[in-house]
Amino acid sequence: MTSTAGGDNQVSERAQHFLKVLIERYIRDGQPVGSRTLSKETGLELSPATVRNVMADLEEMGLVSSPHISSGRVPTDLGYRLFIDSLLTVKRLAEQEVAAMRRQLNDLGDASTLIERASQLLSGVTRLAGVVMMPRHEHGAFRQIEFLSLSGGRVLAILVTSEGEVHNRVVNTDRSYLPAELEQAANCLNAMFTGQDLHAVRRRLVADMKTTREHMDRVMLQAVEMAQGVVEAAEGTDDCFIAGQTNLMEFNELASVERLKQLFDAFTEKSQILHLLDRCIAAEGVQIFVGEESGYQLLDDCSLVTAPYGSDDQVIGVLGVIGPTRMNYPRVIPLVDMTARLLTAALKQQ
Amino acid sequence: MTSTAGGDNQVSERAQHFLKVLIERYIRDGQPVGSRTLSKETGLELSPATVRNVMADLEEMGLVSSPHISSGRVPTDLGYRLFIDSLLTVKRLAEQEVAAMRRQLNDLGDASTLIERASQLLSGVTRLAGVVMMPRHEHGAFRQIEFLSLSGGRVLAILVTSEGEVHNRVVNTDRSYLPAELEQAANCLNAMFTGQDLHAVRRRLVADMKTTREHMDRVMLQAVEMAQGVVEAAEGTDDCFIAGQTNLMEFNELASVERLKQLFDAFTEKSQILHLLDRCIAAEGVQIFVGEESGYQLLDDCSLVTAPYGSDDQVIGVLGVIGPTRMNYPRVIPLVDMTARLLTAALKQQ
DNA sequence: GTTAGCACTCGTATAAATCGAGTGCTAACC
DNA sequence: GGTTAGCACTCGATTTATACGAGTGCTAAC
Repeated sequence: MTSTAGGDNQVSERAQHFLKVLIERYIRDGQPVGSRTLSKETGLELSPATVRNVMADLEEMGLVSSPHISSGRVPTDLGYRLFIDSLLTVKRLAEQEVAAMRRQLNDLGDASTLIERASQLLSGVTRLAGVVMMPRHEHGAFRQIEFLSLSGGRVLAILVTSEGEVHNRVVNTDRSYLPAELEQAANCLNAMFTGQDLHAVRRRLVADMKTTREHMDRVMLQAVEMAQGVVEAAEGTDDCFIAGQTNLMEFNELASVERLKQLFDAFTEKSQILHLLDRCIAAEGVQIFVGEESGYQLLDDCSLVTAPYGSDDQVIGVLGVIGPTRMNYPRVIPLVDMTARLLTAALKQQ
Repeated sequence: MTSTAGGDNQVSERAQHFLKVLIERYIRDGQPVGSRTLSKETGLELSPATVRNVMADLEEMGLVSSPHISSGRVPTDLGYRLFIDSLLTVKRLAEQEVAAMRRQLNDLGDASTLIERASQLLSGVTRLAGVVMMPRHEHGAFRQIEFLSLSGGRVLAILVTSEGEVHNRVVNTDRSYLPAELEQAANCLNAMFTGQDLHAVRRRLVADMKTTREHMDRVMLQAVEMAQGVVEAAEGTDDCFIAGQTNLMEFNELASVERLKQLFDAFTEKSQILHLLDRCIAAEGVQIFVGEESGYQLLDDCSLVTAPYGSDDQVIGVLGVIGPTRMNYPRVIPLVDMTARLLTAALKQQ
């Protein structure tokens, strides 16, 4: 397992060190790194010519490439991958930095504002685009439902979950109902469902609709229908907050207007981003997609660094940042990780 | 009032016609318009040389300018202003077009989704950025308030307005309250305020806090405080929806990345946009700011076309589009106008 | 294994030349 | 008087030529 230089498929210790220095340098100033520069930077006393030999090896293995034949080397996706998996030394965050971050997530009662703030926090500290997925499923349990009749036979259904989230939906009904009728229906539903998981509630509601249709009275039937609507709304909040999109405009590797338009369109559309985040929900800790690894052409020259967050030992969502492949991983990774921890803590103390 | 050519300060009929044709042409293809082109376009049988004379007059009056000494003419802000005020012929919208628009605003119970859709509609039909201000003040009247105790002494306050809007806020309290206490307090507040204007309610709450502090029991005091919180939240929803921002990336007059960043930052910040919209709320119908007229440096090369919308004869908000000064006014103006009418109608039938 | 030397590549920067759309002006025309 | 043809001129955009330099690969010597 030790190594002299020139192993065929194995990357020698020295070559790895060179790759590390190269990437760190490239991350710093975005220019292709030449042999002269690198020979000064490694610490080892080696001439540019030697460095060139090593670089040629690295290139052969697909870890670096040169934009043109006579230009320095640039890391490839694969190079970044090796760097991230085994070369990179994450810097611990300064105590006061963590404190500053914690302060930004403090005292924000509502879960959804908390999540919004988290995405702003992410984009602020990393200078990239921050994204936080809304808690997936598990919106907690049914707590209370209420109906208020509006004009024109429409009814406002309000659902409160055990997490303190409030969902509402306006439902068109075929006739208008008396407040007393609605109140009674609500009481009935509350008695049946309070404390139960939203998922279960929805299943039950759907089942009720089918099986006991003929036994229910008009009002109750309508009530079940309305409840179904608002529960679906509560569960289906498949959404995410994205902040700091404009940070991406600062990077000249993304500076073409067409490129930016693609990205921004994806940000407003959100569904692709959500899919991608969804794939990270199972990961243990920080997960990284470099460049084309994501499989989305859209993010070809971007990387995604994510971490799951939860509330009680249970993962309920994913957050992360999107930026150019050339991002400061050693700094971004602990920042994303810490944000996930802080958000988890903040949600727990609710 | 009739005119031969060359009036000193007065713009001759013919010059106005030329200006009109020039602007229409410029709007179409974005290139400075030369004398040769224009002489073919006017319909009149005039040589380029004659056209040049007229152009010189227009330039003297500040209605057009040439980017370089040997390039065609481009309208100035002032030129656009004259065009808009007295030259432009708005095209009536096709019946089916209106129908298609109406369809997009149909059947969307909730007021705030309706408004979101309106901004999407605007951006879709104009291919510019659409913006709709949330209804200003006048969120309707107090309808019902409710308190639910959460863990850790926090209370969830829910307010429903007569418009069917639901606002909620989590409030930290000093001790935990029994459901019965909270219910009683809510009943009390409901009895006092139901049907009253939110403004009045807030004033009353603030007054109560001050004057009768010592006569109120603990629970009631806390309830008033919480109510105040949620009413403020309801009134203070000073927000707007912006859609189709990425449309602006299509215009090469805005295509520099720095320029776009400024704009997009303003869109996420929103406060400047809101101020600007706010100034249009008093206007009768469609209002237009061309270029620097807005007074916001940010929008120097952009125009803003707005129209107020209302619910019952009463203006409650403003909507509009933002795009480059070179936008298709004859088409955009009726589109904005129509969207305002449709939104007004859709809100009324709620 | 390391290194100096050298020919070679190729993007970038600079300068010169060319092109052409469009101008202003003048003098002739109706 | 307004209108027009003619002409010299301007100036951005495009092309071409040239030079520069950072960096490479390769070879031969250490």
